[in-house]
Amino acid sequence: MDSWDEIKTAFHVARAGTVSGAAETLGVHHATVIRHIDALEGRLGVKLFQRHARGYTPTEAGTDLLQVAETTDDQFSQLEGRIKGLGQGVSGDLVVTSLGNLGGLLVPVLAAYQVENPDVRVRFLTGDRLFRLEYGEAHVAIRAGAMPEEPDNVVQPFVSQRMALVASKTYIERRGLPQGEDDLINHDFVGHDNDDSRAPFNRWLREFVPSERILFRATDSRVMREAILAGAGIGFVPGLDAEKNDDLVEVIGSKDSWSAPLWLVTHVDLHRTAKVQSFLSFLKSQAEGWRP
Amino acid sequence: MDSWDEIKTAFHVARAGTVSGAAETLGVHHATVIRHIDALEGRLGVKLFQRHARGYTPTEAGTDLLQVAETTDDQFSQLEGRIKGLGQGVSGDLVVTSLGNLGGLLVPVLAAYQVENPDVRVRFLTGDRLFRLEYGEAHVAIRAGAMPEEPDNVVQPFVSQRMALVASKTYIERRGLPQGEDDLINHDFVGHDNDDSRAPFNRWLREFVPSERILFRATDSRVMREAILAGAGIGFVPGLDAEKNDDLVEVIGSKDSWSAPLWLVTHVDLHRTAKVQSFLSFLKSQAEGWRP
DNA sequence: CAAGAATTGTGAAAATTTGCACAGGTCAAA
DNA sequence: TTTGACCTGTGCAAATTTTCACAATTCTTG
Repeated sequence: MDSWDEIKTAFHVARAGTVSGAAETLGVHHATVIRHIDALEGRLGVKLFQRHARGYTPTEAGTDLLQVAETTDDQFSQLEGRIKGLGQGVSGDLVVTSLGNLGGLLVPVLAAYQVENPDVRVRFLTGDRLFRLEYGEAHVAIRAGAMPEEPDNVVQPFVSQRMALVASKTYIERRGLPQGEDDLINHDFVGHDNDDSRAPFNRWLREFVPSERILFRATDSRVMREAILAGAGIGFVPGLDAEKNDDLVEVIGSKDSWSAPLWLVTHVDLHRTAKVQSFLSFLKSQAEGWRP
Repeated sequence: MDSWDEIKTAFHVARAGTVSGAAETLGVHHATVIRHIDALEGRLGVKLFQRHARGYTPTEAGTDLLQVAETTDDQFSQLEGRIKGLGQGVSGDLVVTSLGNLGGLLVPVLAAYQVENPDVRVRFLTGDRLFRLEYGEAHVAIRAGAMPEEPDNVVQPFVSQRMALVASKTYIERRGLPQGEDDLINHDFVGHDNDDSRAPFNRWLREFVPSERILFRATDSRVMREAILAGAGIGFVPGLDAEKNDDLVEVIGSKDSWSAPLWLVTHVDLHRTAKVQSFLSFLKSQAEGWRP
């Protein structure tokens, strides 16, 4: 059964009863239809139709083929409907991925989006490893830091996440509140273990604070946040975390240079789909209320 | 869903995971596969696969297509098996047609054939009108008289049916047995109503017997046979009928020139099929015992 | 009975599809 | 790091397919 198109042709011939009729509904020349049938019969070694001047009447094999092809035609048109609907409507899975520390920011938005679009199932994938868009692991990724420049990905700027330099109340009770920027070098810090981190606030930290004063180091931002809450030292948390958590006190005012830009990244193949577009626009509209 | 071949290509890509792999199993160049996918996606307006350097990963639409095409592929290969089996094996309907008067000759053969091939259902169509092979109404026709010369039909000689000139015993009691050929003109005859009949025994009858002496005329041979049995006159019946029926007496010996040749006719499209061939050879083997 | 409409069938030209060669990329292992 | 294997993607030539034009036949209809 090499050529499905020939089966399709035979199907239309069996339904129409004539080569000419099938050719018309198929939108091809009748000679094409004849040759398709001849080729199919030749390959099968069985006559599918009985030829006469009034048209083609299917043999037993022909009627058998007719029935099979009929259901196939049905299934294909249903498939087409589903696929086209899939492209336009918003349903199925929506897979969003980001680094774990952005969860607090995104989860409320994702939940709200799911409520507005009950047909979608939201899957929010966070983890140490970067989920890769090019393998179809996610529809949308929210990335932080330098603008991603992978090919095949369409990148657009999102919000800038304000970073706050905070300490817990227990730390402040123990060590006191720093008196201005210059006093910072006398304090203990919680920071990223990787000295190469290119996040702007990490660079600032490396510049203003001696490496020896970063006494608690971690690679996971949530771990760092827990360490700060536990009073291990002063460190950076996202602005929203600082505002929500009464136990965290901003030791000095936020600087614009700390803020890490966030990026919305989608794979070029999926970027134009209605589902992705709908989510992106929802995300942006929600984000407008974030800048205080 | 214009092109079923493109769906087939997409199906193999989804299963193989790579364009190259699909191209190899399909036996085409990988460029062809790429273009098929591009065309299909373009027509659907939806991405079926996510392209990356390691291959093609199906999207939601792609996996949907994969499932549908998988069942289609199954059904087509099953169909292929059925059709090829149909061509080789002997099953299904075997439709045989002839004029009604040959029924007595053929029915025992057909019954024996059915017993030998339990998978076939024998349909013996007789009637006034000629069932036509070119419309697929029958697989095999047994024709009498002049060699049929319709195009697209393959004709082969069968047996020659001996014709007997008979009268019933009641007729002989009433009118006596004719004394040789010359005495025939003094008797009554049962004959065909159509003076143009080209059957050899009818021509002989027209030649030796004045038209006025054919007192009972009919168009159906079975009617004529009944008339002869009822004593209406002398007439022709098939040789086997004369032998089997004790009430019929041959008034003069059979002449070879009376015998009507029988022809086996099949449509050229069906002639080579195993079913038709099997029936034809069976028919011929049975017929060898017919010539006494 | 004859004319007309509809059908199948076939050789040659046109158009489309396919194959080829090569470029460019990614990944894994040496 | 470099090499090799394997993948996708694209311009161009070759091959196949489709179309066109016409012939031949059959059935219908006036």
